Amino acid sequence: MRILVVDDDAQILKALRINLAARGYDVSLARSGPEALDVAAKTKPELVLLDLGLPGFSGIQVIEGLRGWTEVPILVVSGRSDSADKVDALDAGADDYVTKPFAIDELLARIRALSRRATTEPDEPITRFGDVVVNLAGHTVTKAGEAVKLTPTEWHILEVLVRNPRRLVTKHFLLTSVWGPGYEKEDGYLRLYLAQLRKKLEPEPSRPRYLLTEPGMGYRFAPDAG
Amino acid sequence: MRILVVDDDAQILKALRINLAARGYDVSLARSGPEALDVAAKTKPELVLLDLGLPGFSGIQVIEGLRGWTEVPILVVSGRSDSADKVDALDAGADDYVTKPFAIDELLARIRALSRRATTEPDEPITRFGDVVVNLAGHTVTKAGEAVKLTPTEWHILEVLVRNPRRLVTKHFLLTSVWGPGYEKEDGYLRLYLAQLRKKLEPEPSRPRYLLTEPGMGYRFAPDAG
DNA sequence: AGACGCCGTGAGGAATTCGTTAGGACCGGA
DNA sequence: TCCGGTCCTAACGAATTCCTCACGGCGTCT
Repeated sequence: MRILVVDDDAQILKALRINLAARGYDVSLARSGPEALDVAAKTKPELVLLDLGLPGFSGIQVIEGLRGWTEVPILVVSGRSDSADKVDALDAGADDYVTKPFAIDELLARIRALSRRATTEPDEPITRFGDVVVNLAGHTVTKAGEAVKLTPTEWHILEVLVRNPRRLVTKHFLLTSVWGPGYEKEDGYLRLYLAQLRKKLEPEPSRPRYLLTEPGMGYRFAPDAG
Repeated sequence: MRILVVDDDAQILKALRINLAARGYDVSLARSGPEALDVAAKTKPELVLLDLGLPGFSGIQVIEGLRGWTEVPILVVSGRSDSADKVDALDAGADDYVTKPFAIDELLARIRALSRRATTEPDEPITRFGDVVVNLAGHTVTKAGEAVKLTPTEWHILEVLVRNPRRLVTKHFLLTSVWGPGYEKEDGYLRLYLAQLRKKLEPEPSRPRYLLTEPGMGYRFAPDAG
């Protein structure tokens, strides 16, 4: 059983890792929000233990980022005992909320209670870059957990690029894929729609990190540029 | 959504009933352990709110009694904040544990979090959205508890959408599923029947929350938009 | 420097698509 | 025959999307 532990306090991280490993759990670690999303996508944990007090990244954002593509049980650990904080975290998609200081026995019991309900549903294949999640099967795109609306043409171009990660996709190939044969000369279309995709998906649309231009040749999708 | 509240304190019972009813929950009450098991068997609640401090009957026994035949989510409310009590209750099969005194907002948020994961009976594949319940096996649809009459075509479209939750269903796929091959161009049909479905099922037919349009591409059923 | 090709950006009208309404064709049952 | 229900056709504004056009930046070649 894989558990992802997210905390910025190295001491707590260590204590949890030892305690959980001793109970037979397979523990992954993350020290920040972005790292948590990244590790979660890679290791596909069956439960997430999340400290809300992360520096520079709201814990709610982590919850929403996870909920954009997975229903993994999330147990929030927080120093804040304020009722509003609990409500926000639970409504964002967390499954349980424990305040520090906590008894390790109770935490383990809550982990057992949550993992009892763990559904081992087969997750759909997804592609992640930055805070964007693309689900090709379900035709959904989310950015920081929120749905992104794409027009048919935008989606079609994104799909071709995502299906050819790290590879150069020529203008000719893109044009014929989306508009069919006979549109080989209309590369103004590509400039237009690539700009729209970047505006909707890139962190800095004027300086693309994932949807790159190869001058004179075409475009390239770079998933792991972050 | 039916909730069974088990408590021996008449005052707390009344307060919870009023608060839950105000949120649209359908509340059943029980004042003792045996009564709780009895009422649960009769009303088949979708969530149980259980006070551990019942006279003459251990709360653990109630949990075990329920777990003998149902997996309904159990939220324990208790005056005891001792770690061992929590571990016992959770390991007996409870899903969450809140100590008194508690904030009503937090309790409601935890109820929402638990009911999100409410498992539907394996025999009857049931889909819920808003106050609508779709029983795919039984070909029945209810809204706010009352039966909704659907024409064969309406049902067929709803079935395709519900069987592909959160996924985009293209116009082409819908048309060929319902009318067979050769009707790919007749997307006026879809506009017509989607409008009828929305009129019968959506809380605000003119502003759909569950049966969504993806302009240019097709339609999407979003179960958890509420 | 100047010309040229290529790319990014913005604005605005054309074209398509969607939601809605109304009404006729068809069919089985009373 | 009449009637209720269902399916389909047709048409209209409204919203959305697509495309045209124009302009400016940047690098390369003459």
